[in-house]
Amino acid sequence: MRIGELAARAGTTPRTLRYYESRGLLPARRTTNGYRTYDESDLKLLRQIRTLQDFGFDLEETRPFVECLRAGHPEGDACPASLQVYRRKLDELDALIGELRVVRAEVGEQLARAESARDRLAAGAAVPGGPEPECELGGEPW
Amino acid sequence: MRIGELAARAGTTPRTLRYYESRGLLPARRTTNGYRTYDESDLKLLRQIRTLQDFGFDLEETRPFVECLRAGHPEGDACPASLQVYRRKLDELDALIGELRVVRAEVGEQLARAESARDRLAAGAAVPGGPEPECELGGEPW
DNA sequence: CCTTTCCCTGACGCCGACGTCAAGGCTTAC
DNA sequence: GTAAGCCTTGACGTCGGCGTCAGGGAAAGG
Repeated sequence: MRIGELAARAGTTPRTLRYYESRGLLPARRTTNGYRTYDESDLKLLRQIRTLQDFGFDLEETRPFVECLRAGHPEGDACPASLQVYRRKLDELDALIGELRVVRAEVGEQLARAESARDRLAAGAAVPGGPEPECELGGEPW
Repeated sequence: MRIGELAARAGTTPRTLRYYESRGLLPARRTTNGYRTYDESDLKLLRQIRTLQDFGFDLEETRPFVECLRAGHPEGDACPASLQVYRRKLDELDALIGELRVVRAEVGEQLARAESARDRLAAGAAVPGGPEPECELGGEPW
């Protein structure tokens, strides 16, 4: 099959396949007129790449899986190098999720603090000295 | 103070401050010779920006906080627009963390599946027909 | 024959937040 | 005087994964 069909069957675009080829990830045979031509095994490789990409793996990280498939294994993760990538990714994910949870907690605290400060200010308003700094305050009651 | 000093006091670089200025976030006065000059209030604005950046806010999201401070509020999050940014960020963080947890679980499953497949293959090896597809298999015992 | 639709290569665009280099001016210290 | 160390603007580089356009061949259908 040609590039357009393969791309369609994998839910991607010809441009993407050419890009993968330029990275040495998905080389293509050529017909006499120079058109790229692919077979079912290429579709399998491509789907492996796409699945990992959807998981957030970057292209280089998919390489071991692709090479593993090309080496004849029925699964891209049958090789130790692929398992290593899995493990590294798990560590990265755990670290990232941990950081994001910390950030989430901190932002949540800031919001709570700012809201209670606003409420205290609103409660005691129209009492003290002069007018406050004028924001877009006084709009909708959030 | 001049740009180098302000940058140092905020733990960043002159280039960064010029960038913020180009984005209209941190305008600077000028001395007669054309040098940018800043005061303590600029340091406060800058620290507000940096804090939010550390939380993963992008520059545009820090703008309401900066404008709030410039409007005279003692805190950058004293204005409704800032609170809205907090809330949006919390939603984004929750969504992102949720997605990452799903991915983490799926990758974890893939790893477990691949490892058990490998173990089953290792256990029954040297028994069946021909040689297996040859990876870097046979290296260290992962 | 003509049009449409595919294909090719090459090259620039994009996004965000700057880093880095070039070429030059001001100030300060020795 | 001159070297060091600050400052100025302008412009290009970075990273990843493509999108998009330009300019031109090739195949398929009427």
